[in-house]
Amino acid sequence: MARERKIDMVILGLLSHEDLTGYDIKKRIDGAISFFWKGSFGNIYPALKDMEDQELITKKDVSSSGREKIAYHITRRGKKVLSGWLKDEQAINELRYETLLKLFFGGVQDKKVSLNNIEVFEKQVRDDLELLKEYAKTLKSSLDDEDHLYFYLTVTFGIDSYEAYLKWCAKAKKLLA
Amino acid sequence: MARERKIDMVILGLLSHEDLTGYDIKKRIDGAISFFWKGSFGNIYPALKDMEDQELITKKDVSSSGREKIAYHITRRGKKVLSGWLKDEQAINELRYETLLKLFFGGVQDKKVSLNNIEVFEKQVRDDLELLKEYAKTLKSSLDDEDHLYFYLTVTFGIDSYEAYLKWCAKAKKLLA
DNA sequence: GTGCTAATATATCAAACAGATATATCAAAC
DNA sequence: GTTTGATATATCTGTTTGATATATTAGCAC
Repeated sequence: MARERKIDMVILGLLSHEDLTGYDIKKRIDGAISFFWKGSFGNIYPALKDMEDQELITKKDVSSSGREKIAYHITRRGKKVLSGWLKDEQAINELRYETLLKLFFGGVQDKKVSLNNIEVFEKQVRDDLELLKEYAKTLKSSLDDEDHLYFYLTVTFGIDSYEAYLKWCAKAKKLLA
Repeated sequence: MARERKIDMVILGLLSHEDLTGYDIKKRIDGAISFFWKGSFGNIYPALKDMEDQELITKKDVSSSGREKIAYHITRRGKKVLSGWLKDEQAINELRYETLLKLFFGGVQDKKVSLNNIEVFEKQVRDDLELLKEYAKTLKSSLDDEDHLYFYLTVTFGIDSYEAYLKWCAKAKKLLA
């Protein structure tokens, strides 16, 4: 019935390290996590409210002067929920690649269109790969820090798959030409 | 503002080959396309209605006896919309991997939990890879058929990335052990 | 031929999510 | 001083998912 709201776990995971505001949470997600998971204000703020009601997190007014600012802190109950989710083997892994969708229907058009679509994709992948490699370089020097290790693992996942994408691009272009 | 509804393009793409009912469309998506794009009755049926209003498709009652059955046919206008989308370089490619999310927050738990999550992922990838390879084998013998060629390209994308996933799994397990 | 099950076929609903927008404050550049 | 960009909260519309509801039909067992 009610599907498990995954953004809750992202928020709990982030709060297990430090207290954060909704805005902070959005920034964290946009940074390291966005490669494999996204978040928006439209689901972060409602989730914070709900989870406070469920006592998974507590709020703390940290406004300075006129600016409203609410930081959230994870509770023992929240930690238990996070831990339960981590231990649950079930995981939904989904790809949603519009480029592949366009390629699948490529027969409708001239081959040039598909070739172009692949080239645009290739460029995007190349740029993202460079960013990921920079991340990896920084992280590799501090793998003894456990949190860095886990971050590093997700980054290498990105690097390895993006490199596979690039090889595929070359093959695909050849097959289409 | 109003984001482009992608399911429309999936439907138009499928209808550009043959007339189909909503149910047929769902089956087609669940089959070859679901690896990189999903669809549900909850968006297929409303999309069919909307697109009929916009005259991108026309409906045809093909009921036999008591069972209601409505097949849809793409119009010239529909073909133009499909073609415009294919030519548009913009494409949103998103990964949404809960396994990576769990791994990212792995530091909260014992390493065993993360190792197990990777192993579960590995098994799933291995199974899916086998399926994709079977697809590829069948398709490879008929690449002169243009539609098969495009299908084959998307399948090899899956194979290449899944093989990269498996290599990463081995490395990741070693790093965690 | 009767009953069971799975597949076919339509459709709607609630919840989750994305992306845009609204509002307002603050810091820093110019 | 004012403009710009970052900070911070929050809501809204539209899209999508997953579950559910309803009913028919085909195949198979008994």
